[in-house]
Amino acid sequence: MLTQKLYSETTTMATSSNAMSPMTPTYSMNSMSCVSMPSMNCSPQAASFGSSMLNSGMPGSMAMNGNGMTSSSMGYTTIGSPISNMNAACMAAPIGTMNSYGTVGTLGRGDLGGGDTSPNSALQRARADKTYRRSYTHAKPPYSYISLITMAIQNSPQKMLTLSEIYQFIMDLFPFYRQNQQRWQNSIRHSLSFNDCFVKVPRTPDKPGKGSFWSLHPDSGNMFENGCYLRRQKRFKDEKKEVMRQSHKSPSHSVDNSNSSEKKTPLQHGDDTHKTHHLDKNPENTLGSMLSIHPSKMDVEQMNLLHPNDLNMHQQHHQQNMSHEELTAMVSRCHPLSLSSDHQAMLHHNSMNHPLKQEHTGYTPSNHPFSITRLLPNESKSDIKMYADMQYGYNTLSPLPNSVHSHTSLGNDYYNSPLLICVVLTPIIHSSPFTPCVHPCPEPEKRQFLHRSPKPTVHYSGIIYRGAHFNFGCLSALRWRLRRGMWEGTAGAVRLRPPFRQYQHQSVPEELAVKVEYKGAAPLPPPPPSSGPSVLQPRAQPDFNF
DNA sequence: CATTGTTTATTGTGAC
DNA sequence: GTCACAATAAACAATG
Repeated sequence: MLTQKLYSETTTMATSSNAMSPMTPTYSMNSMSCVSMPSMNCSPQAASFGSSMLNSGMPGSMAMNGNGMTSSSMGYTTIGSPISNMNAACMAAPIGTMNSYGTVGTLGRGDLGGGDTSPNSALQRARADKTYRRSYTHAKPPYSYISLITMAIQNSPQKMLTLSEIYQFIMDLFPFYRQNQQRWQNSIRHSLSFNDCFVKVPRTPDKPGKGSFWSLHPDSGNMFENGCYLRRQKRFKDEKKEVMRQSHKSPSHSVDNSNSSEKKTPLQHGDDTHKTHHLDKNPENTLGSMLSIHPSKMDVEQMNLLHPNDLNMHQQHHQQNMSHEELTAMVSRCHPLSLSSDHQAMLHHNSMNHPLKQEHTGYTPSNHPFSITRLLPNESKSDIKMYADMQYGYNTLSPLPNSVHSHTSLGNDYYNSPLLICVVLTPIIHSSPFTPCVHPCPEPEKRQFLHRSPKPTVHYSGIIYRGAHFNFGCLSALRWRLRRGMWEGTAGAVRLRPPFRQYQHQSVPEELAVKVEYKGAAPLPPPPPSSGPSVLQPRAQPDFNF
């Protein structure tokens, strides 16, 4: 729900879209902007993501973070990095759209301290500006910080990154995080320290520098159910650390209370979950200490838990300064994405009794719509670009040949393969007399009606898998978009499934989720401009102000 | 001194 | 309502 709200938008067309022909290959979401609806904006970051982005010289400077570190020097893969797409993206983004959003009141809890942030006042200010909208650039990714960190680490060749590299990865992949860095980077640091799933790997003398490497706990590989990185199914807790916490919290208590079923008050919970790093002040808070003991004190079982073949290596690291490469190789082997067969068997065995045991629900870690693997390289490099493209709105889901998109490695398979679009609609009630309708209906009369509706209306927010995020006031808007070549093929390529077909031209009951299936053959590029308006050929876009 | 890392506290949200 | 998870802020220490 939150995600849907954050990614909600309307199809209001920005003025600048007139200058950018919808018929051009770059046309799609860049000419659409989001209306920040009071009931939808849940992110304080999102609200402050306005003009500073455009004014900060982003295209020339964004590839370097505060540490002066470029992604090219980073440990993670930067194939198809969104950075390379940023210039055109920022240029293509409607400036009025982006600037305007910064004037809209913040509704998140983080910024409640100053100003009138009530929805009404935000709406009033926005109306005063006549630019009450936002672009995808402002959208906060649906992933938690833990997910983002996990993405970064898993995407690194050696399955571990420094803090600054994690920062850079996130900023490269998600333009949203190029703003308010102090805020979210603090959260990143907190997440790294707080969550047992992240473990520090100390630097070795041959790799001097500040800060440790951060890796994933070998047993944390199934935190995200079925590969969906939106929310963890269960917090990963290092049992050994948990024991140490318990014993440290209550020295007089028996150590073995890990299965205590006593109820915790919220305060107690807070204590329990936050006073969890007494060990971390020790140098053992490293890869070795993920087992909560010094490696030299590990027993055979614990070491084998790390990796059966790494027992000697791990001891050597601490006793004989094992090389960094050896250590990282060990970490890599421990990592779920690069498990050796024996380790996989071991984890499989562990998973049988592990609290994060994965249940079969039809999704695998690689095919879930919000799977990390859809963002990261290998099978979904194109998705990285697609996400970034859509963040900046200069790409399109239309099945254009690669040549008109980019020189980067967008595979034909992506555009040619059948695409299942799943739209989950959630209602948003608007009491405004001006309905921020998402339906830029070609008929002016109807548009007028929709935008001047004096009655409270129901608005629907939608998420479309494959990374595209839309709102829909009604399904006809969806079809309208499809007819205009925003998505694959033509209107005929979209088929509304029963029983949703009846809602084709009306608002959909809120309890219904709508699935739209595209079964396309080789996609067609949008038709060239021709004389005479047509529903299949977009006309100049109106500028809808609310 | 800037960055990195730890800890505490508060608040919000969703599942149950 | 309770609980777990997450986001955020802030203070502080450690480190290069």
